[in-house]
Parts: sequence; C-alpha cells; structure tokens
Amino acid sequence: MTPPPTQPPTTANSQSDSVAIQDSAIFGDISNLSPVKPLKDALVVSRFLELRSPSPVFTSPRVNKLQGTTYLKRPQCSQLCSAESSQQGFIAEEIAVSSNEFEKSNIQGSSALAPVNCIEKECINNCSVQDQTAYPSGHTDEYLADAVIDCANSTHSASLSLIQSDDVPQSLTTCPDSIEMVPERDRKTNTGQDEEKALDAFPATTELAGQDFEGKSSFDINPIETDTNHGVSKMPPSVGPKDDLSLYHAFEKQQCEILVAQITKDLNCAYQHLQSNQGYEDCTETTREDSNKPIENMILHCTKGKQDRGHRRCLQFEDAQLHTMASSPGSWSSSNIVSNSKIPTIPADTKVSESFCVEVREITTGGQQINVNQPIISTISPRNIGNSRSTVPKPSGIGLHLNSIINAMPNGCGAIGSMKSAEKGYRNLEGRKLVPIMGCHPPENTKKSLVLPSARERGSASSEDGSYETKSTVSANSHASMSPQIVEPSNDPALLKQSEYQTTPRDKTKSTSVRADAAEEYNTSNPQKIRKKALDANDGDGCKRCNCKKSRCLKLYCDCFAAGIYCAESCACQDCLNRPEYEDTVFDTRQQIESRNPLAFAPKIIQLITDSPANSNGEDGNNSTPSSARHKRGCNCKKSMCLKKYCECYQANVGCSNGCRCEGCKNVYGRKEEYGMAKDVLDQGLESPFDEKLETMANRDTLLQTELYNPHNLTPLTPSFQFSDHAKDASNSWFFSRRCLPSLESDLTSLPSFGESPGHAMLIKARKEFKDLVSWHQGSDYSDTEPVSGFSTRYDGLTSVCDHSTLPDPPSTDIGSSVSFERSDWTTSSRAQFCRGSGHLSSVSSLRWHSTPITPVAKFDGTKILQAVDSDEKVHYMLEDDMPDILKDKPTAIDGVKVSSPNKKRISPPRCSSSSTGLKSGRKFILRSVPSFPPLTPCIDSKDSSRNINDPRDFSSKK
DNA sequence: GAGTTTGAAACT
DNA sequence: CAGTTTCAAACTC
Repeated sequence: MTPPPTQPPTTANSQSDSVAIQDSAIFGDISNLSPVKPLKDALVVSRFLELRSPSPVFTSPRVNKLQGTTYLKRPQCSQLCSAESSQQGFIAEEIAVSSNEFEKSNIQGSSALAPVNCIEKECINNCSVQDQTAYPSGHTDEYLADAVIDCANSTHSASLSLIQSDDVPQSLTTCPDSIEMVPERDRKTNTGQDEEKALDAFPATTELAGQDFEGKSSFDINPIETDTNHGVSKMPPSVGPKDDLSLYHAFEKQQCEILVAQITKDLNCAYQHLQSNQGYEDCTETTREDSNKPIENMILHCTKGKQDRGHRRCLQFEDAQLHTMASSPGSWSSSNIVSNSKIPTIPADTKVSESFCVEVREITTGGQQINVNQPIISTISPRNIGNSRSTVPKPSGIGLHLNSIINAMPNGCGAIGSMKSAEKGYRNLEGRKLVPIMGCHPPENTKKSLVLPSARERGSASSEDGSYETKSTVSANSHASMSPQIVEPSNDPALLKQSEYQTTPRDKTKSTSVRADAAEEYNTSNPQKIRKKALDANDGDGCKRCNCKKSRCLKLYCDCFAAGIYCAESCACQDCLNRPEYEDTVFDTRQQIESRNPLAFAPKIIQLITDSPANSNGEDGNNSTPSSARHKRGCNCKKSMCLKKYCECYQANVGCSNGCRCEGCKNVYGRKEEYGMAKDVLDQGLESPFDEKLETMANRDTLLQTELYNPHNLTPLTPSFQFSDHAKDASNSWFFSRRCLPSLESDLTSLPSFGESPGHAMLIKARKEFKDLVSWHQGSDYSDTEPVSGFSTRYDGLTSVCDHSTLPDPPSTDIGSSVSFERSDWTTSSRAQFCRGSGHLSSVSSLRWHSTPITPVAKFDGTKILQAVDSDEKVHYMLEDDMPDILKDKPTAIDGVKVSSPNKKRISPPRCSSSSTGLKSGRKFILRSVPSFPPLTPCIDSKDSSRNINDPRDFSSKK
C-alpha cells in the first residue's frame, strides 16, 4: 500500500486525479508523438476521451493502485504478469524519468508527462511489454499510419479501443458495445481471474511483444525483451505475491538496470520515451485493475497479436478522434461532452458513436473529468478537427458544440441564433427549436438558416447530418440542463424539415438558383399548412413566425426581419427573401431601412426599475404602478385602449409612457398618465439629497435610451464603442452591457478604473455617440431631462467593464460563454444580415463579465426588458432589447428569470453579437467553460466578438 | 379557415 | 411633419 519510493513528485499530482492519470497514461504517449505528427494529436485526444470516461469508475481504485506501489499489487496480480510487469515497469519508470525532460521539451509536455509519470509509478505489471507490442512505438510513423487506416474502420476500432484501452474495464462497464467487440476470450479472462489463463496469455504477450519490437523497431530491444521474458518466466514463481518485497524489488532493479542500459544504448531517447509511456499506460491500467483486468488486457493483446496492435492503434486513433473532437477547435469536446451527455438520440449508426456517447456521459457526470478535459484541451491542437469524418460523426464536431452552445445560449429561445460563419457570414446556427420561455421569434429564425460553421469547417458532409442532429439534441439538452424552461421539440417535424433545408442551403457554394428554388419551394409549398403550423407553433412555443405575403419579409412588418433574423421554415411567409440565400438582399434592405431610420432595428423597450422589481416589471401583470419599462417610441393606439396586443406597449408588457400618443389608455401595465407621475417621483428622488445614485439612475435612463438604440447589435445605430479590448465583438460587449447594466454601485466602483481602462478613449467616443443618440430620440420621455452626466456614470460602469475586458480570459466563464454564445447565434443570423457590429459598448465584453456580478438580475425575457439591478436593489434600470429573445442571451444563469413575453412578437432587433471570428475564440471558451460548468458551457462561442467592431455601418447608419 | 380590426410601417 | 397607404398581426366569428 505504500507508494513506491521511486515516484517522482510530478506523478503525485497526476495521481491525485485519477482521471488525469488515466488520460495521461495514454495521452502522454500520444501527446509526445503529436508534436511530431498531427495525427498523433488526434490520437491523443481520442484516447484521452476514452480514458476519461472510465476514470470516474476507477478513480478510487486507481488511485489506490497508483499510490500503492507495485508491490502491493503484484501479489494481487497474477504472478507472472506482476513479476514481469514490475520489472519492465520499473525499467520503464527509469527510462521515463530520464526521458521526462525530453518529453517536457515536447509541446504537450507536461500533460503528457504527468500521466506518464503516474503510470510509471503504478506500472509494475508486464503490461508495458504488451503496450509496446501494441504500439510499435518505435515507429511513430507506422503508428500514425495505422491509426489513420484504422480510422476508416472507425467503428470497429473504436469499439476495440474502448475495450482495450487501459481503462478497459471501465470502458467495458460503460460501453456495452465495446464489450461486444471484445473477443470472448477476453471476456473470459475478464470474468475469470484464473491465474492459469493469465499465465497462458502472458507468455504469448511477451512473445508478441518481442516480435513487435523485432519486427517494427530497428532498435535492439530484443535483448531486453528476452531478458524480460526470461525474467518473467523466472519471476513468476519467485515473485509471488508472498515474496519478500525487498528481494523482489532488488531483482527488479537489477533487471531494470540491465534493460535500461541496453535500451538506452540502442534506443533513441524519443523512441524510448514513447515506448515507455505507452507501456506504462497499459501497465498502469492493468496494474490498477485487479489482477484480472490487467490480465485481460494482456490477453487481448497477446491473443490478437499484431492484429491487436492494429486494433489498439485503431482504438487509440478513435480515442484520438474523440479527443480530437474535444480538442478540436471546438475544443468543443468539452462542450460536446456536456451536450452529449444529455443527448437523447445519437444519430450515429455506428456503435462507436454510441459507445462514445456513453463514455462522454460518464465523463460529464464525473466531476473530475471535467478537469481532465482542460488539460487535454490545452495539449490538443485544434487542427485535429480535420481529421476524419469518422471522428467527426458522433461526437461532434465543432459544429455540434457550437450548435449546442448556441442553442443553449438562447435559453429562452431555444432557437437558433444565426451565426455568422467565420468566413462569411452568416449562417444561422441551428438550434434546435427550443421553445423559448418567452416569445421568441428568434427560435424560429434560427431554424432556418442554421449552418454550422463548424460543419463547414469540418468539411465532412457525411457527418453533417449526424452532427446536425446531434447538435440539436445537444443544444436542447444543454438548454434543458440550463434552463428547465426550454423545451425541446426534438420530434418537431419542422425541425426535421429544417435540418433538411439547412443542410442543403448551408453551403453557399451551392448554386444560388438551387437555393432559391429550394427556398421558394419551401416558401410556396403549402403556405397554409405552414402558416397554420406557424400559428400553432406560436401558441405552443410562444415563438413567433412571420406570415408575410407581400413584403417578402424584407420590411419591418416582418417580425423576423425586424428582429434581424432569417425567416425559419416554420414561417408561413411567401416569397420570402429573408433567407440566408438572399443574404445580400436582406442586408441591403436593412441598410435602406436604417438609412431612413437608424433606430428602426433598435430595441423598443427600455425599463427603469424601482425598488420593487416586481412592480417594475411589466411582466408583473399587474401593474397598478407604472412600471419603469417603457416603449421607446410609445404606442399610438386609438381604439384598443392599449389593452390588446395591437398595442406594442401592451404587447411588451410595459406600461405606456408620455411618449405614447394613445387615446384612452388603459394599459394594465401602466397608463400613460401614471407613468408621468412615476417619473415625477423619480425626479423628486433625484432632487432629494438622498442619493446621487438616484440621479445617476435617472441619468441612466438616458443612457438606457441610448442603449436602446444601440441594442441591436445589428443596428449600427447604437453608438458603438468599439472596444478593441477584446477580440470579442462589440456586440457581445454591448449585449452584456445592455443586459447587465452596471449598478450604480458598480458604476461608482468602476469609476476609478475608468481612466485606466484601455477602452477609455472608446468610452469617450461612445459617450459622444450616446449623446447624439439621445438627442435623436428626444421624442422619448427619457431623453429629455436626463443630463449628459448620466452618460458618464454609465460609462463609468462601462469603463469598469472595459477594464475587465482586458482580462486575459474573459470568456471562460460559463455565463460568459453562454452569453457569447447567444450572441453568436444572433450574430450568425443577424450579423450578416443585420448586425453591424456595433461594438457599442466596447465594454460589453467586459460587462458581461462584470456585469453578471454587478447586476444581480437581468431579465432577458422575451419581454425584451432588461433590468439592471443595483446591488442596493433600490433602483434598477433596464434596457430593453428589442432584440429577439433568441438574440438576447439569456444567460442560463439568468434563466431563472422569467422570460416570457406575452407577445411573442418580435421583441427586439437582433444584436449582432457574434462574429465569425469569434468562432475560434468561442471554441476556446467552450473548452474552458465546459470544465467549469458543463451545462453552461455550450455557450461558447465568442465568435461574434469581432464582427461588430468591424462593421462600419454602426456609425454610418446612425447618422 | 375566412374575414375583420388594428396599428405599425412605408410611402407621399 | 402630417396624411395616406400598405402590411401583417391580432382578433372575431
């Protein structure tokens, strides 16, 4: 039970984390290789995944094993195996130790090494030999090649890999499929722990190992092996579990030394290192396992002989694939994992996929596993993605992750945000149609043009379908996890349709004519049915779908267009041009509209919240007291008395304001007159010495308005602060800022930082722009009185945000990811279309980080009203987003907040958040985020981040 | 499902 | 800016 004396300090760490150990074992080897060749990376990744999944199961045992010296185990293990393994393991250890530095030099270095070390410690068993055999370590090239080949057989290899993996036992437990793949013999060995069997197998393995070395490695390993074999043969009897440890140890040492000497001579350091690592890995695994399991592993290798190698390689490869997925730009792996865990259905035909999924689930479940991911991610290079379709399929591709994330992001909307592909544009990510809590048309929109950026990147068409579904499911799952509210209509035929539709249209490469036809078909086919469907959907989901007949969905009449999103399949519109295929048209039209009215796509509702948030919310329903939320422009109702949805104020669940020109207003959420009174109250409050805060709040109103204008990412209107700070696009930042307006306190606190913030200049600029905006909106109630100073306060907050933005890794947080993700959705869709990236609040990105903490509550309901809650809770200002719910991020965290907008009608114009560029970064986010919060992770992507900034329109359109 | 009502958007 | 027309959602039957 005592830990082996030889254990290096480094190993200790790895050991602590059982998962890490496992991963490391395999991973380490691969990682080492990876630097040399890309394939390796993939391998490493995949392997890593496999290991992880099992890790949770074995955690305790492994740890024990690891900690426990080989000695302890030996007794347990079958004699032969233990003896030999111990020897080789020992040797391996030394080699590994010597090679450690060498490994460090490698890119992957530490991660790989750590595992290796751990393994070394653990490894006492002969497994090392087998491993070596399994991995013709000597020839990385071969190995890689094999791996590649195996990829073709992905399914098979995968299953095998799972089984054979070091963690095999775990994998077996987890993955039935994999178990099936395992030969009966293996099973027998597994079930039966008979020493005899083990012994029989063992010799075979040793021989095989020897052959392997001879055959594949030019190195003189033979002598060593011979020795080992010899030793092994001898050892078993001598080394029995009962043997004196000291003697045994000494014996090992001798042999080890001999072996080491020979090996060192012949082997290249790198080569040695690799072998040792693999060997260790296997050994560790076997050693960890009860004698039975190790034996199994050995048997597998032995029985299969070289073929096993292939399998193993394949296995590794698959593992690698899995890992790859994880590592893939998406790094998604993490996200995928999360999503997958919940994914109900896996498209995959292949068993492998299933098994993979299973493992993934486990992984997700395991708390530690997450941690493991991170390291992996770091080690893995994104490029892996490209690997093969085989890899892509199931788990995922980036696309999946993205989707999932995206979907997740919109919590409310579930739908997809449209994402702008990194390259061009904008594609909608498909999200699954989650039913948004609030009314979100966005979801609908999202459907339409969902294109997985990743999918493209991946380039594997085959995978698309599967990936697509997976995505959707994942996203849905993620959503579910995140917010119960979201419902996934996985069965929804519309979705299916979408998928089909999307698949084709996704590629812009397609001839436009084809797209157009498809679109037309789509549009024209059974418009009634569609319409009805849409209507139904609205009822059920609360999501809106347009039904435009004459406007071609290129006017503000169209809710989708107004929201800055593409029409979805579910829409019943006719001759719709608001589709990705007509991106240019949409964009142009949008520009025209903005040219006429820069605020056309700006959010319409702003909210000022007072102490009682409940009241303030338009949602309250009641609203005897005029809620702070108000329609930007106000309604013009004459007959409906603001008691029907004809009234935009009512629709948005906000009270009417002075800006309204309604007649006979009876708005339940607040009458026009009442609003005036309320406003007066506020003013009084301001006057009272009571607080500057109140004043600032008032000012905020102004700010809010300004923001309103900004709100859309899409719209250029909003004064964008382009914060270069972050790569993140302004939209994101904007979004955050909007949603989470910094509380007064926050603002105050932030003030100091203001000057220093990198975006300071930007802020100033922004202020200026805000001013302009305000003036622009004079009509609105808010604008009039508010002194400019308001801006300053707000900006201060922003500033602070900016400072935050500077933070090295903003997106890592779940929230952030989620937010970003939503944005991305939006972005995709809108960006191309609508989003202009405004970086409005450069701070945005930073805001998002800070904002969360700062603003306790953000309501992103469909209502479109944004609340900013001060820590004090005294006053809250909310910005309303006109942005579609989807667009609005509902950070999962926020989900708690009720989102529904009764109207379901277009709430706000989409914000452009994500930019294609963000994808990469977003992926990063995902990876990071995943570990911390699996559910949230999906969000990911910050892809949006950059796009707004670049968008010139923002400013131009404003004026 | 068809028709009406309503008010925003678009146009002049 | 005001008035008119167009449009699509909301609503009614």
